Amino acid sequence: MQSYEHKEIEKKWQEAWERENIYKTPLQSKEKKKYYVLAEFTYPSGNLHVGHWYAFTGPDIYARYMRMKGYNVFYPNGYDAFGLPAENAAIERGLNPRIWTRGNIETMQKQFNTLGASFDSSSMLETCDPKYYKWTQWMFLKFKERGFAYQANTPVNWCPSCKTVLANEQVHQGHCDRCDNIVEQRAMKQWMMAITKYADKLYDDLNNLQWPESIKEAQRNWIGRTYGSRISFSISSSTKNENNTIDIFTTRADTLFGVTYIVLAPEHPYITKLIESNALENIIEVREYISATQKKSNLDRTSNKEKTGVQLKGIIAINPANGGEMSVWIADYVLADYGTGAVMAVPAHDERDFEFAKKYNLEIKNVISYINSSLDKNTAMIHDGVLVNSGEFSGMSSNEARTKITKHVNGKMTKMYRMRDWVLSRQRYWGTPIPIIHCSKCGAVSVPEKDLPVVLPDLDDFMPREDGKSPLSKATDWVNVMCPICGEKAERETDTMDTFIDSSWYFLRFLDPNNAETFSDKNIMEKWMPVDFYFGGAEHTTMHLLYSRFWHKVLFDIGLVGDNEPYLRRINRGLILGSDGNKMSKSKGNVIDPDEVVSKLGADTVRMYLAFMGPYGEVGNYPWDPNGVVGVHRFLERVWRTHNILSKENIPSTTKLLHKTIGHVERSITELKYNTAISGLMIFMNHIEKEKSITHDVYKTFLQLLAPFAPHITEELWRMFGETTSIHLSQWPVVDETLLHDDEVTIAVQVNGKVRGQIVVGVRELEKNVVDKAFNDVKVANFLEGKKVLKQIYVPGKIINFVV
RNA sequence: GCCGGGAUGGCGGAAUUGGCAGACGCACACGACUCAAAAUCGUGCGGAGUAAUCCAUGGGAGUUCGAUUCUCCCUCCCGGCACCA
Repeated sequence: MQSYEHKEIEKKWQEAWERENIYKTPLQSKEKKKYYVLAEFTYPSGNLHVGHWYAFTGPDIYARYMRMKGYNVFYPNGYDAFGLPAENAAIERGLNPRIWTRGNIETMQKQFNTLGASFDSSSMLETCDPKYYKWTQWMFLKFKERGFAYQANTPVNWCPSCKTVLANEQVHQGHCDRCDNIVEQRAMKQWMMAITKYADKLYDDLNNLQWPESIKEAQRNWIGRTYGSRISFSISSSTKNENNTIDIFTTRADTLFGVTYIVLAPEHPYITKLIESNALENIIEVREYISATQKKSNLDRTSNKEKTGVQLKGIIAINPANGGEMSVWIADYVLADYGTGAVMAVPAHDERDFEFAKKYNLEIKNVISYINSSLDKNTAMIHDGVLVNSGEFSGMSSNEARTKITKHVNGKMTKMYRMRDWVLSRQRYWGTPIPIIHCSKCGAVSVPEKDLPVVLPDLDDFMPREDGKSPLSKATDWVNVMCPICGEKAERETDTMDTFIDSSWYFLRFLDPNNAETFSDKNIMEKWMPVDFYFGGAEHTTMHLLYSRFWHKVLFDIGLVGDNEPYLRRINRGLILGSDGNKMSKSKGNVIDPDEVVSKLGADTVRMYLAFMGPYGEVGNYPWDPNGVVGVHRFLERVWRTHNILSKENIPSTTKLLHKTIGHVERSITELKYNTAISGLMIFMNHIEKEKSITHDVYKTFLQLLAPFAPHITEELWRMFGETTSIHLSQWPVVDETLLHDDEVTIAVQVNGKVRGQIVVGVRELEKNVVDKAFNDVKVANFLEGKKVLKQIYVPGKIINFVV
């Protein structure tokens, strides 16, 4: 018979599957239980690389397995087509981003076809398609109606290289997530999403999700919920008759008696008021400090931990606990946008306050004593203990005192979040236009629903600008419109949306990508949501994964979707590294081109190899081993050759191993241990080669087990046996439990916990007989000679241990 | 600093969750086939030792008849957060 011609076989079946439409999901069908497998959709960056193969074969194996298990599986694919990198790449090449993106999608679509993935191709969508972003805009307006989308003048992250603002999530250690440049702070009026309103829901509902603990924990860290107290300090001026209060947030209300000064962030709004009312004696000094702070980037501000500050001379604060008078300062170690932008300083029990107090010679008052002497002397100061010098609260534990003291000074127990609202405006061309018209009379007016979508105009010059204005502002024909309310001259909003908004709801549109009446059919969503299994990359943990949960929760509260969480199970895959163990990069010259390997060894081989490298669900990073791929290819060739040794006669040991293998492969797939599933298949194959015989039925069952991993070769062989429907639509084999039963079992014999021999015994053999047999084993006998057995432990089917 | 996850042969990784550590694959060595090479097949392959045997799952203690698995301490690596009050 002919040899394994992967090229021919793969092309043939890819075309046939498409023609026969075998992966089209009957979304309306009620016969089978639904299962929605989602892989993060693709950014059309140019070419499919190994990472794409890895990202899509993992979920594909799962989808194929679930389909064979009898589920109605939906596994869609599309393109996250708007965005900065595409725009940057287009600029570099002097192309319009639309053309650049179009070309990439076409190339990548062709490459996707070679992967042998079981996508439902009718679900295809692109976020840059007006048919899609019409609904992105529609949702934005719904969010705005309810106050979740709002405009605010706030300090924002500005990337001087990408020339746009960024959300906090898109800044890492002070650097732009896209281009790695240092991010500046600018005060700009921007559209924001009130994600902090959902902080508690986002935090608490994590408990209901089947997600790896590491992902949940990363989101909790990002949300950063802290419990504490909000306490008011009254402020008075020594010269003016000026009285006011400043609210602070603290987790350590128990240390209130130890507060010796108050610090405000330089941006605190009260300072402007003080300057205006001329209440300060050192206005010039204060102004200088504020402008010096403004010049610093956040990175400067946080990386230089040397404390600086200026006293607000002319005002004092009163400690509400004991009436003591204290100085008030501004210092840039206090952040304007966390808590209330003001802190009470307890230098005796806070390292930062301590440092500041030392530098400016401020009082340090100890109010906590530590019973736990095991604490390090240097860090003990910040721990809980027992109150001293705290009036009636002296002697109380920190924990108890926190609530009691807060109550005593009319404070409030409250919580704070590290997460900030999501800045969604982008001063870039290639994104969904924000559907707003600015009217000098009516303000920011929503574009009426009938006028949606606001189509992104074609521009010749879409270069980003230094001045913080969007390139769209140059499209004057497009910008100048009538106000939908008053009919006067007005201007369109020229910023576009963060692409993370586009991707916050795409999985809903997959279900109904061509609907012109609504963003997705309600009945279909009801049946298919939430997503059962979401596969993606770790980089989205505190970005897309958080944003889309927020988005979905709002849709749920508005009544547009029926679930408050979009994804039940989630997994972050690892990274495929170059052969040298480094991240693949052109500069290192260690990039593996999947197309090359596929043409040489075939898609089935590449898929199998990727699955075989290690467990899929853990963020393991696996180096690509060119020899390893060849090893997997060898295996497939052996599978192919096996059709030459078909026989009529069944070997009992083969049947038994087959059923063991069914169970093993099944368990491994559900646990995403594709590597052990494949090793099980290899073990079975090794057995067949040794026996040099296999029956049709056993071979076919084996092919079914292999089918999710190597869909083409298995289909070819399956049909060779006269099957007329696809192996991928066949029923997953059922384990015959009665065959798994062993009559005899090999158990280890231990002496003092060390293995000294092996014996074969009947499964239900009496302990007495097993002991006899063990004693008669020559090697064991050697170790028992002249010794007295004190105790014996017999675990049936596993082990017998003699303690001597 | 806080939180989460890790560490097993030359390499990727197995180990039914407390019961024979190193499955499966790669690499390597030897052998068969070949004029030769490749491919293929066979054998071996954690370390030491001729062997019996001993030592080995990052290091140290502990629990246990028995620990890669559980507990405590330490080292290192990866990831998240971080002047967040």
